Amino acid sequence: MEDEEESSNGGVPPRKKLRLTKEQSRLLEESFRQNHTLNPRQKEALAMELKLRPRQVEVWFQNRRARSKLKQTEMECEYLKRWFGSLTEQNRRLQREVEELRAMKVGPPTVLSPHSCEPLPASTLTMCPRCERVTTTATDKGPTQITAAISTTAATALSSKVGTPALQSRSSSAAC
DNA sequence: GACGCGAGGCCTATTACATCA
DNA sequence: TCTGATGTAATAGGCCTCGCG
Repeated sequence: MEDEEESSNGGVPPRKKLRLTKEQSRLLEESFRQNHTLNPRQKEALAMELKLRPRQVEVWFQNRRARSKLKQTEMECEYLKRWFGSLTEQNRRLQREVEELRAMKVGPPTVLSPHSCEPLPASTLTMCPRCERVTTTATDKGPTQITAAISTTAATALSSKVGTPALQSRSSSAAC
């Protein structure tokens, strides 16, 4: 493109835009399915086969990677939205349940300590997001910490479903 | 071995053109 | 024919890695 003749508008050539043929797109897609990146030799060979410049093949792969990443992000976003909806619903149900229990004027359930076999107050109990065991260590967690714990659990669950390395690495950094 | 430098590749944001409703 | 929306090729700039002196 850059070696084409310049136009009359101040020496700046109008940017022409190539439209790939269906066959070219098909071959590029096929190649992308096999490998999301190309080494210089593969790029050269593919460009030759498609009668394109190596730079055009490179740009196509860059844009293609960006498109698939965008698609993946959109899917994750949809999943998180649905999950948020179900968590909200679950939260509503649990709050209703609490209200009902309060209305019944039933005291908190007595839980015995696994260590001393003495009763523990329910307010000191919390669920570990990783091992899903009840612990008694985090009695004074504020809302921020609790939200962080929930987010970590969410990220873990999402990454296990979607399989995103970034999310997995982020979630694995949370301490148990 | 540490450091600076340039080349090359990738990513991201953006631009600009082609096409279509 | 005009126009706005959409898709996508192409560009620009920044970051990272690698090889070399």
